[in-house]
Amino acid sequence: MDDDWDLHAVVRGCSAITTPSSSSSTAVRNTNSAAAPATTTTSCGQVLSTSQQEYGLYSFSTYFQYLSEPRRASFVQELHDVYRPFFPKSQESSQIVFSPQSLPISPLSVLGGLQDLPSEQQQIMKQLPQQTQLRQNQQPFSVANVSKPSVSHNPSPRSKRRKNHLKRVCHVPAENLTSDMWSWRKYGQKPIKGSPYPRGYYRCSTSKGCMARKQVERNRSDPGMFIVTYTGEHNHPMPTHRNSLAGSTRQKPVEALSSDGPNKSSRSPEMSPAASLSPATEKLDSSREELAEAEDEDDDFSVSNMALDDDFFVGLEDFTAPDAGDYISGHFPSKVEFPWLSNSATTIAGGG
DNA sequence: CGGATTTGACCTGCGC
DNA sequence: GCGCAGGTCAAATCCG
Repeated sequence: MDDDWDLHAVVRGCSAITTPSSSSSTAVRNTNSAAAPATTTTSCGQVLSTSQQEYGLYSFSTYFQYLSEPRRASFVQELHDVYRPFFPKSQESSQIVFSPQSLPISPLSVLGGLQDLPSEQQQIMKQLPQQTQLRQNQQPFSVANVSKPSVSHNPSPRSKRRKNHLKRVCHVPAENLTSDMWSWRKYGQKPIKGSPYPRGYYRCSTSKGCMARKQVERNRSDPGMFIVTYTGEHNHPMPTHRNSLAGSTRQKPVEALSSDGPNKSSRSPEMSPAASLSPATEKLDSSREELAEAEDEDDDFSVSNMALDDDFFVGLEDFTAPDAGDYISGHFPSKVEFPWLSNSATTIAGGG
């Protein structure tokens, strides 16, 4: 795994998707046309997708340096858009919130670096702390303030199958299927009507009670792309090491996916359970993401209403250690560890 | 031996 | 109500 995470790679990921999208690219969900010009709408999701997979840890100064680049301001909006499903309901309509309480770095501290930006970019960036101040009482990422909705999980998941389940669909190039910090266990495969490729069904194997599921299917119009559909949500932190629980996970090359469906004469799984994007990745990959269902519908499975048990929050605290205390108290460490990135960093650090 | 994968059967939602 | 298609289960099997 490439461990030379840097801004170049971020830009690299960005530039890669500024080119005309391939035929396989799905309609970009652009709900922020006003804040995000169409020319940059697709950029940030891909940027984060790439960086998240390759680089576990951001230097926050680097991160904001990136944000300070021309045309990057829309990133903030996009980031918010991506994470909106994970905000408490009351904040879904809000803009991205960078509050001193919610981020381990003051937005003000980066504005000094905006002097070289075009005035409009400075203006955009300077709006951040203003929005921040308006929402200082809203701490979307503050563990302490995240409300824990009443548990409404149906004990029998089959009872409401295919009904009002929030699905998150992302299109993933084959090469991106190889990094997933979650461990998945395949529990089924079905041929799909109209598609020459079967669909694999995976569930999270990290935690027994985890409701996270994903479906992986090759894009019929572009075999180089995979359609990964995530359903449910992890109720546990990301495993410390990839497939930590699945010590004997069989990882097969993605190319093993037969175009004529499952190979029944020999054991050749069409794809590795680990060979897919993590939901965390997918959350960031807004450029390829579509919400299969309107988030504001009466959805008993909406993420924002997900029951988050104590383990979940414990896990979050683990992710931010050892700076978690500073994180919460409003002090600003030199680095920020995104929960969805930290595991990758761990993997890198551990030589995983 | 424990965990992952395969795969046919079964169940359920949805459209007609 | 019926049939189809999708989603899940679970036994068998494989693999490290």
